[in-house]
Amino acid sequence: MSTPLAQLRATVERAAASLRAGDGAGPGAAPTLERSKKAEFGDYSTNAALLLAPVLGEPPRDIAERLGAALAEQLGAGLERAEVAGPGFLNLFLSDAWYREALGHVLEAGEEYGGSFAPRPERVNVEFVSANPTGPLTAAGGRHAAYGDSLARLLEFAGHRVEREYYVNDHGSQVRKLGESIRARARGEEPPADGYQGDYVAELAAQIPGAADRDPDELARLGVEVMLERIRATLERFRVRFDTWFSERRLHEADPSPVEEHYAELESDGHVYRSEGAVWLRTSAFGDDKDRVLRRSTGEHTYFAADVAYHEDKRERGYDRVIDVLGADHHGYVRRMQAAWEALGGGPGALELIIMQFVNVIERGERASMSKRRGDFVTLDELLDQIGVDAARFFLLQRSHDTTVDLDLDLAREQSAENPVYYVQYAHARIASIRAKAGEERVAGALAAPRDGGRLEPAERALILELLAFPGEVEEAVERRGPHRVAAYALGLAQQFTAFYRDCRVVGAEPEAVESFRLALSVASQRTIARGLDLLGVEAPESM
RNA sequence: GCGCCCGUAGCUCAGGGGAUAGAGCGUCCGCCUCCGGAGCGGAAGGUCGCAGGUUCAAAUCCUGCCGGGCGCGCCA
Repeated sequence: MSTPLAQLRATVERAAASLRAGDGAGPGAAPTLERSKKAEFGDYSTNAALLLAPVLGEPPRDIAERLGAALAEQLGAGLERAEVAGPGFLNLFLSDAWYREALGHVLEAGEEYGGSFAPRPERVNVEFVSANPTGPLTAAGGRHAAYGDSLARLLEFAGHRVEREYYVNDHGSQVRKLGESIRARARGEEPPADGYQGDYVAELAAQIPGAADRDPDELARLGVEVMLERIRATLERFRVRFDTWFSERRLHEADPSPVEEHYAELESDGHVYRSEGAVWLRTSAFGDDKDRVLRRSTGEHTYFAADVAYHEDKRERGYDRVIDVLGADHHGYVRRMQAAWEALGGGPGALELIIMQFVNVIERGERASMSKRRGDFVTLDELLDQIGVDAARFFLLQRSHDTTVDLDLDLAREQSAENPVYYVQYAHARIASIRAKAGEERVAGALAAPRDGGRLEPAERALILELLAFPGEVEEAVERRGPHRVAAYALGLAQQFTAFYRDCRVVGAEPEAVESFRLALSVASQRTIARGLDLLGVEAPESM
């Protein structure tokens, strides 16, 4: 569905193209159409003339002048006037009629406003969190959970089919260490030096009958089971639900195991060779710095071998796109995984690895260690106990995934009441209250009423402009894999609504057409706020 | 040494070729006859790490430095 802004953009591009008919040059850069920063610069401005100047060999301001005339013709009553400014910008002043019609488009789109824009819907797998089940989820895990889930929501809203997946590292030395640590605790001993020191290990030991005399591998399995259940419960509480929990162990079971099977396949393709007693994958043929070992000379598979098999499994499942959300400590892994993916025959662009930067938890002015082994970390559950799901999700999603964030627990506690999320929710609840006051009959009437009438107030125009920006913001958020843009947008929209509420009486405004218009505008705002919050996994309450 | 991310207001961070660089929190000064004060208005606060370069135009792109985080295993 074409949005009002998309239509305006298309009109500008058409007008620009009409100025250069037959010059034979390529299309060149698309002109910008952005909201003007100042009222005196109009509603939107475009740099089209600046871009055309070198092509046409004329002064940009002259071109802007002609562009303005062309636009006046195409937009008719929608355009109040166009002004040439600065080096050759064209500032567009749109009429109230244009605004009213634009709001009409927003309302027509209804709940789905801003969505379903993907030109080609894809089947997408998003793998995230995937924290080792050797301890509870930490605050950092929370960031991954919030990010991955919100990204999935965005992709779904765009029109894709998304599966959320958690890769369970329930195999290997870390898991074994958990087993050993449990047994040590059960026997009243200290865990091994490189084992897990956290209090939860002792709890596990107490929970498992006869732990002192059990085999570490068995204890590991039981411990992982309990931890996974806890992780699942925490994620559930955080409103994150996975479609698939993929067990690494599965890749090592049976004979031949999936791991072995897959590199037998790779070997027949010539991507695998033996050297120094080890089995190597020729990742260097696909852009990696060096080849990587799949099976050590000791006969054991590397972690990487399991990951290759895991990705082969994903590839066989036939997704159009596979996204892995990884921690910053795995960025060295990106290239080799991409290389392996291509060796497996995956499309070069189909695997996407997103690196999340760290969360530093600050407590009492000091950076808290987040070492899972030492058991010295802040759990996601603790964070949720202290600030709640909405505040935590909003806080963690406000920052771009590629910037390290400092989470000051004391500040978070203090500011949980000042968290911007409540401001946004408050605006939503306030609109619910306005609707209740007006009565749903009048609201329904307002949505059906023709949107004409007198001059629009500046706050009304500003709010409509904000609403019109939503589809572009969402699209940008999807393209850049940046849910934080949605958080920023939601806050801005709530602010614009609040300014409108301050300046414009809604219920009881005279004449009736004005009330009706403002009710409709309020409904559009409420829906858009609700959608923004939903994309972040945050609730949109009717009252608070 | 090499690679990735970051350096923007007191703090936490947006902005990633366009005009006078923004938000939240904090600070200061005002505002409750009015649809929800979890609010509103105003103010102070910036050499966008530094230096070059590209461009009509650079916080944004390129190069080099400085500072911080994280990687660079036949570990996971």
